[in-house]
Amino acid sequence: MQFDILKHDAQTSARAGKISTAHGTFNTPIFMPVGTLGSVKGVHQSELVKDIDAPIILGNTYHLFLRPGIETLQKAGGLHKFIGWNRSILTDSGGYQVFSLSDKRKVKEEGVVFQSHIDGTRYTFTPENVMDVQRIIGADIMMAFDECTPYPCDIKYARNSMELTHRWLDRCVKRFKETEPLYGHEQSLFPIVQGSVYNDLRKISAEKIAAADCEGNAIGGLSVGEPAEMMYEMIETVNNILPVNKPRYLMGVGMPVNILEAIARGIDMFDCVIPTRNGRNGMLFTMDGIINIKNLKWKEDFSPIDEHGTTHVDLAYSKAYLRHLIISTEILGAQIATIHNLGFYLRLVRTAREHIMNDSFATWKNSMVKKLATRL
RNA sequence: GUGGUUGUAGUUCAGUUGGUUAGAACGUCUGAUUGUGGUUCAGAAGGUCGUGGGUUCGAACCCCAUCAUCCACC
Repeated sequence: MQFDILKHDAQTSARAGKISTAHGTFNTPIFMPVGTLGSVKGVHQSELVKDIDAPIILGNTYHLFLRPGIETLQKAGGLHKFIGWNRSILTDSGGYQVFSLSDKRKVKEEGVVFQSHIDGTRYTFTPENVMDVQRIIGADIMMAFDECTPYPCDIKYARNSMELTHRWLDRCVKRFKETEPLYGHEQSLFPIVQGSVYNDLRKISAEKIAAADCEGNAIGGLSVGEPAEMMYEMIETVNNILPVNKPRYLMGVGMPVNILEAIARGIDMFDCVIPTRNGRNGMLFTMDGIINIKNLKWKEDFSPIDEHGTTHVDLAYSKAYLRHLIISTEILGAQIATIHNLGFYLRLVRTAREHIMNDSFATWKNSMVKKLATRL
């Protein structure tokens, strides 16, 4: 993997860059649509390319491990071939799922014992086997196995958890170096900063993660319920320590406003379920603000979904029709809303990048922050 | 026409021997949702208890009439 910074913003810590993987080159900052099970829910791969122009999507180790399973993925020749996607893929390690889905999980030094949410079968994830699974998936970017602490979380728990994540990182790196890609293309490993909302812990963690000297770095354990200001403070603390010349990935973020604020603080990569999951439930994002398409006020609004939108659904269908589809839980409603929202998110980061390149990012961001949070 | 059944929220239904402000589910309306279980959670609005009388301190509940409904029989 290659990362080049083309431009540093003069007034903020924002940067415009370029990442190259074995499956293509793309600009940063970037938003990566979430495709947990090898599918961005409701969106064809062709639409991701033509309409949304997403150069990289996420897969999830936990979910893919349970279904279809590593044997099938290996026989398929990896996830790219399995799903017909020749652009980049990043896989989350499953640390977050173990924290969010499994109430009966047991975190031990060796790894995590958890039960499948599908059939209750007991499995153990270790740093080693999570690396092995991501080798089999064949993601361009693999994530280290971490423990994502909840919020609130007392400092003692946060410290112990962070230290465990650090020990797991050493094991991840070791396994990563001992193993080879299976399908002839290069793979990278990103470690993850933890430390909850404690500046002291975040500093320690960022130093540990920087010292691992991987090709890119991630910040985890945020956007789990803490106030946004606290999240921004943690990003600043961490980004003061993480190397400038490597991509920084803020995991699980967020609302459009969060993304702009994080870009201003030096983040290059994002993923989040909001444009997809909230889209399926009627939340639409526009440059003028947020629409809850289920609201009665749109019932007879026959104007286009987004007259400034760039995807084919934006002008093709009316708000009233989309409202009808979402309220009736028609599959097409979820598809249209998702395509619109992902189109918006990718356009948002592309526009942010243009402003970084043109030295107009700070003023543009400040004007957008108010607009984007408006409820229409 | 005769005998019976059932009428309670937009819909389907609870509602104790008559006892404070008549409940639920779904639907509707409003929020929430941040490294995805095609969700989930929270809140709100909405009823002259078919109608009119009567009994009673007090009626969705008991009595009479009437209207509607469905069933059976002529």
